[in-house]
Amino acid sequence: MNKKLEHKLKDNSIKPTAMRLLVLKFLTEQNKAVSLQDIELAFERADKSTLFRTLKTFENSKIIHSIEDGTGHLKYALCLEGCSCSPIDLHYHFHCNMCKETFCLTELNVPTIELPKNFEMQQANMVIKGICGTCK
Amino acid sequence: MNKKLEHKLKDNSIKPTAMRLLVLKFLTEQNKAVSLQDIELAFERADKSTLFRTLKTFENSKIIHSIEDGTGHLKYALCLEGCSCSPIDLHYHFHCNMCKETFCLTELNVPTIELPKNFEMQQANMVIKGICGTCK
DNA sequence: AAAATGATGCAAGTGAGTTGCAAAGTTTAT
DNA sequence: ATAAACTTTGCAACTCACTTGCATCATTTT
Ligand SMILES: [Mn+2]
Ligand SMILES: [Mn+2]
Ligand SMILES: [Zn+2]
Ligand SMILES: [Zn+2]
Repeated sequence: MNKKLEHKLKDNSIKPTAMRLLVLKFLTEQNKAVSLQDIELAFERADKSTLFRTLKTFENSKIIHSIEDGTGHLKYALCLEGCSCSPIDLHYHFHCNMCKETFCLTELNVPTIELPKNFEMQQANMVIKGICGTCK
Repeated sequence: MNKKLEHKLKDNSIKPTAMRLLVLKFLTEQNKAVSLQDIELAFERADKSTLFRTLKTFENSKIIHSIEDGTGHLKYALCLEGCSCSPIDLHYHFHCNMCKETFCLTELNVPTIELPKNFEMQQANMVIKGICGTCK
């Protein structure tokens, strides 16, 4: 189990320190996107900046991606296996106005959007807001 | 000309003060979304908090809408005539990684997206990032 | 003319995110 | 094995966009 997480890091040339393994494990256990604060609360002994840098490291290696959901707290979620965070991998996100949680809607990829002439899409931040199934 | 702007405010029960008219005029002159800072620079004599509150007032009345483009500076742009900022009025936004500007892509409305069962969409913040036509 | 209401300007606060730097830990070279 | 080089971590301080409290000024109502 931990071996798998360890390999995930090694495969991305990230040294599997104790802290990083814990954070990665925590991320895999979530079914929603989490903020730096959420992680701080989960690991009270750990320092904010260490966690921050851990997330940036993971994000740079495309192990996780970040979502601006409009709450002012950047959210992070695991990428799917083999994700390169390119347009083809993009999915929508849903932010519930009631429970304030943010989810990846990985079932559905973002379709090709007709951009004006000569515009080139590289990334996207797609956030749908409303009421989630649990709160409805 | 100014009469038209004045009416736009009055129609929304906003008192057309000098400051508000100037800000509204400025917004109508843009072909891109602007930040609070952009407006501060355009009106150096005006106070930031007044401008801030002006924008919030406009936004509440759906004269303008805001866009989180991931730059950390919330952007504002005029709504189209008759916009109610409901799902049916939604459009994509484009943020250029090169010139760092953000545009409303009002030509194209956001299509209905297949949400999971019982999810209800109320608003959205859709930002596509890449290279704009001018920078390409 | 006085009172009530609303807008504005100034200054200070909030808070997520970020950075510098020294200490601790790990890896590599001698 | 030991020293040097490199990496990660923890702490504290900083940045910066945004937000708020409050006194003053302007406008509207009584
Ligand atoms: Mn996602
Ligand atoms: Mn727009
Ligand atoms: Zn919910
Ligand atoms: Zn551009």
